[in-house]
Amino acid sequence: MYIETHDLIRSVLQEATGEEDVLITGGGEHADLASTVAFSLAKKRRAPPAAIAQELATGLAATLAPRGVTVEATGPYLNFRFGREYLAASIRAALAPGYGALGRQATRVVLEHTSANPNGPLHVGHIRNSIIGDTLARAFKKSGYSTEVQYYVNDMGRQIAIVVWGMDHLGIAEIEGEKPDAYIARVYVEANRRIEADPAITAEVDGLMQLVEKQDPSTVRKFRQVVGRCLDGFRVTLGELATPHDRFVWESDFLRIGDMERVFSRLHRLPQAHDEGVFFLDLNEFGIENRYILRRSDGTSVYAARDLAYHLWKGRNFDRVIDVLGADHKLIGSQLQAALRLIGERPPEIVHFEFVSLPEGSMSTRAGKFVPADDLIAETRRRAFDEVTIRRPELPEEERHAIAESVALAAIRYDIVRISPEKSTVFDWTTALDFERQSGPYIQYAHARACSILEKAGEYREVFAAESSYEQALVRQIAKFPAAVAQAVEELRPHLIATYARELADLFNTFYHFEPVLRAEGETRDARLTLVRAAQNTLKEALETLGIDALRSM
RNA sequence: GGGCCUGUGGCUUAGUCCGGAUAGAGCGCCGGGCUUCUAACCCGGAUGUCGGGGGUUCGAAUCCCUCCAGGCCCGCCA
Repeated sequence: MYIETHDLIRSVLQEATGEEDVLITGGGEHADLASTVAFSLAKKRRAPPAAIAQELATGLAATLAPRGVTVEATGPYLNFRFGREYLAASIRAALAPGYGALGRQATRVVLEHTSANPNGPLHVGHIRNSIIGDTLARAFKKSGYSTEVQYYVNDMGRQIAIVVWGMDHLGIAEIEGEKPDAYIARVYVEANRRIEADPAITAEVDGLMQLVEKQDPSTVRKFRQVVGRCLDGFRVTLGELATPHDRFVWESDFLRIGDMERVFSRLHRLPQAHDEGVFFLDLNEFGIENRYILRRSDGTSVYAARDLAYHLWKGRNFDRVIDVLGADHKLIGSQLQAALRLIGERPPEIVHFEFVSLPEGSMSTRAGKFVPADDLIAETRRRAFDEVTIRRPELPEEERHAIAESVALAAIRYDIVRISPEKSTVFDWTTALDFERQSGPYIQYAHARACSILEKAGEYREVFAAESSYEQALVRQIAKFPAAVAQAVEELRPHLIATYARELADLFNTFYHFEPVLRAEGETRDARLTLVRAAQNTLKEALETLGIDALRSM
């Protein structure tokens, strides 16, 4: 109801003022929505803003009253307040399964996230990518977009060649029960150490890269095998984080099927192309001074070349191409966009997020300096299990474990998604393991409380009304859920959903504290139960959009 | 050196794109609340030069300029 009412007010204001932008803002404590259009009209009409506001309020009252909206001028501000009809309709809407959905969209979306190099396990920096990307994908799906989520597998880069070299020369054995990606990391770290000690090894690594480029079958097999093993490890981690991919796209495929060569031939025709043994694009006209190198002087292609082919393929099959990339990829991202523009292709929309570092400095797979996501998950689950055991000792162990897994997932995902992507962060065990206010478990808890009430209530008659200020505040927040999802999708900012869900939980908890539901009687009891049901459904939908289990009991 | 991002109470952070009515939370601190629908909760209190300075505007955390501090990038790596 919020979106509809907002649009209604905008259009009547536009009609009444003749202004395109009618300066609608949130009303804060004063109103549900407000407009400061009187200020901008004051200049044009040479009249005091308060008088203009008063005149507009009087004129609009008759139109808005039948829709349950009251309008009032407070000084120069126009305040719109939504009445009983709005509250009732909002409660009713929030009861529907899938509440928050915005209807089918024709646009097909492909969203790439994570795409970490398969040379070691995913760490707490990588999963910021996964969680931002996955939450965005969920928001797109909720908004009605058909959305495919892809992982772009780097299976022929230098890092992989180094791992393959290590496999061939170091004889490092896999430890019993070790995750394959952790094993790969040990090989990678040791191989890098050897290279540092003996630079001659670099030539051997180069040799491997040339063989892959030439599609030498046994070398290709080695690369694929190493990458496949690492990916098996990634799939476990990504599964535990509930950040699934619909498709893993291997970059070497673009070389094998000839797409990359086709890109090269298109690029060669550009005036910005230079082939001086090394092939590169001059992107100065885009404000990029560095040469955008696509082929090395030894004839091997660079990652960027395969990436261009990949994006061309995505552009052919989807209407919107969205990439989630770390801030360290900003330059390469704009180079990619610029190159695609040069050949007349649609560049991807890129969502960048800033770095996650450790208190002792930035993470590095090569140096073996990182907190693996698997460690974070294991430790958070341990802590969650202890919590559950303290609170619900009567539950069977298996059930406590199941709850702990969901709580741990909630804590991790929420802790990461709540921060705006453009903020760099320092990983902190204390806040990651906090299950209280402004956490995922806190929101799950509000949902579980609502479920508990509904379970005990038995049959009741649906009554759509909100009387007290606590009830009304809760309904007003519930009503905004579809707008929150729409805004997150519009601005590609998933943390808006995190903020929304937390505020919803806050308002539900306050309502819960002050307004008895089961002990109320008659119409009041029915109305509160209906409201609890609406809140529960909205919390559930919001949690699921965040990729968090909406537990019925915890 | 150049480019991008960030700077909001002791700590973490929303709000900044799209300027408006006393800057909103959490942690921590102080004080309250469990024979009452799950206390992973709720209520109250203290804590703010919105990095500094200039400017635009009736009005600036928000826009412009400048300076300072931190992060990231500037590879024939990804």
